[in-house]
Amino acid sequence: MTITLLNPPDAVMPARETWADVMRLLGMAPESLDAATARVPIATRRVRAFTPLFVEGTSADAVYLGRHGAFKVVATDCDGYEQVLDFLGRGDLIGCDGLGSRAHAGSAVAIEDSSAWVLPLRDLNALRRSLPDFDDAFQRALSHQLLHARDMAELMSAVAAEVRVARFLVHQAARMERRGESPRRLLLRMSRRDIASYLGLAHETISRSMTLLARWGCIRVDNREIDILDREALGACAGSTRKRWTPADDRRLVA
Amino acid sequence: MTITLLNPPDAVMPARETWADVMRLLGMAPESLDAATARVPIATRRVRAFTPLFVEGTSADAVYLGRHGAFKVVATDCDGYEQVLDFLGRGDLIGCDGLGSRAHAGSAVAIEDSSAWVLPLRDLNALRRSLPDFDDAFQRALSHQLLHARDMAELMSAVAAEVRVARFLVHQAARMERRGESPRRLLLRMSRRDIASYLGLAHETISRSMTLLARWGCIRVDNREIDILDREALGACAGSTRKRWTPADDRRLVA
DNA sequence: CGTGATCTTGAAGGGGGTCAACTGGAGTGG
DNA sequence: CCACTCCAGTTGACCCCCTTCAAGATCACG
Repeated sequence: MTITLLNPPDAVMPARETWADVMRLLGMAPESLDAATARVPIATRRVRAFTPLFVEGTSADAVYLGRHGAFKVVATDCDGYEQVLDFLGRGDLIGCDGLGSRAHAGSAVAIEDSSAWVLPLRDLNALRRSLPDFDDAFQRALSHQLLHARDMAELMSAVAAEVRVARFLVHQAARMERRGESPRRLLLRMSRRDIASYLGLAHETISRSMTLLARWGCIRVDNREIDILDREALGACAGSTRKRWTPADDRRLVA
Repeated sequence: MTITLLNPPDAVMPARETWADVMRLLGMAPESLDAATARVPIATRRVRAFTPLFVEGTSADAVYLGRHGAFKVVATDCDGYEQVLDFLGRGDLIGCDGLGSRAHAGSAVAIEDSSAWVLPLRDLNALRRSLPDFDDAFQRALSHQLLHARDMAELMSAVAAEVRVARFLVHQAARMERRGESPRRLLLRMSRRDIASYLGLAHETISRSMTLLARWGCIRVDNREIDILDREALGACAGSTRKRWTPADDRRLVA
């Protein structure tokens, strides 16, 4: 049984892009790959909103690279509770946890109409062994994932709810900037519920924290559109690990 | 400046062990390596209790493999708060986050007199390229680290303090078992403070949760010696993500 | 045996979970 | 176009659990 059977409407598209595009997105110098392999076409999976790219427990014979849209990685607990582990987008590797065990430890679900490139493990390993530069780039991407896990730990280390939300927004903004888009205007693709699960808070608390940050003048909230008005202040709030940060503290620091 | 300068008493010892030992610990079949490389000696770093194996921000030109003792990985926040990211021991890879950026994102500190094998990146990459089996094993180890990050997220997803502590103990027991030791009797190497930082709780709460788990008959606590008396009950408590678990619930399930 | 660190236990206060009600927008069908 | 439903988001009220502060108990080390 192939994954396609699980997702009838999501076709594996004939490829227009090649491995060269993948490598560029992974931060590899384009001149270091030979023209032959660069032109090898690569498959694209289109995934409709709220349908899975892959599901927890299935065998992992490929990793994916976000092409457009957005995904969330979720792990379903033994008692059915769904925990959001990560939000991923264009240029992000998806499904790396299955590299070793050959089974996905979480599900990747599109949170809007999306697509991802399919990197079959067989091809991936072959390329890694024939192109040392690609091997390096992929290794770098993997360790970047490890760093991201560290970021998440940092996120959870903050006890105050607004601090977690502030850090989440800062991370999202940084991700936007890395992608070349404006870091001032965020368009969140995920629901408050997903953010809540990701941050380990109640979804009502996400709302409250956002209005609080808005009242402090850090951001402007309009549903899923977030304007970052005062990046300094937002960063200051995100920085305080333990004690609660308030605008009053900020004024005291300035004075 | 070498790392040795930072740690005068910790010498880089002449090697008695070889890469063969490392590979065995990484789960690689011993027959798949040729006799020549297997005998290449490997350096060992001895680290006294409470001294760092490496510190945050320094350049990472090697990863380490726990040989004996125990380490904690900590990240120091911008406001000086120290967050424990992980506890590592024999057979665990330490410092993988530096693989890509070539700089350590956290410090590794020995929490008792310990030692680790030094795997220079140069040698590591050379071996990976000449021995595909080693490459696979290392890749597996890396993705195992990613899985561990997922575990940590699972840890934090539980809101109730006893649940977090229960999960922590279950994880520790599983790790003991994987290492071939008894999973019933834990000898925690880290302080309550470190556990608290790791779990995102106050250290007093760790104490309280442990006595609570002991009162429920799940464990017996004697300072850092933990006996797991009722693995079922401990697992049941660790399983409940949201709602609070009490022995009463258990009895209802049994009845 | 003394001293400091670690661990435990108690009391008080607050922050966030939970429950509930309201608003607003999207989709549907009349 | 409107009535209706459903779901996402917001806000309010209440209460419990965890943090914080404080003190006592125990352990490690000299």
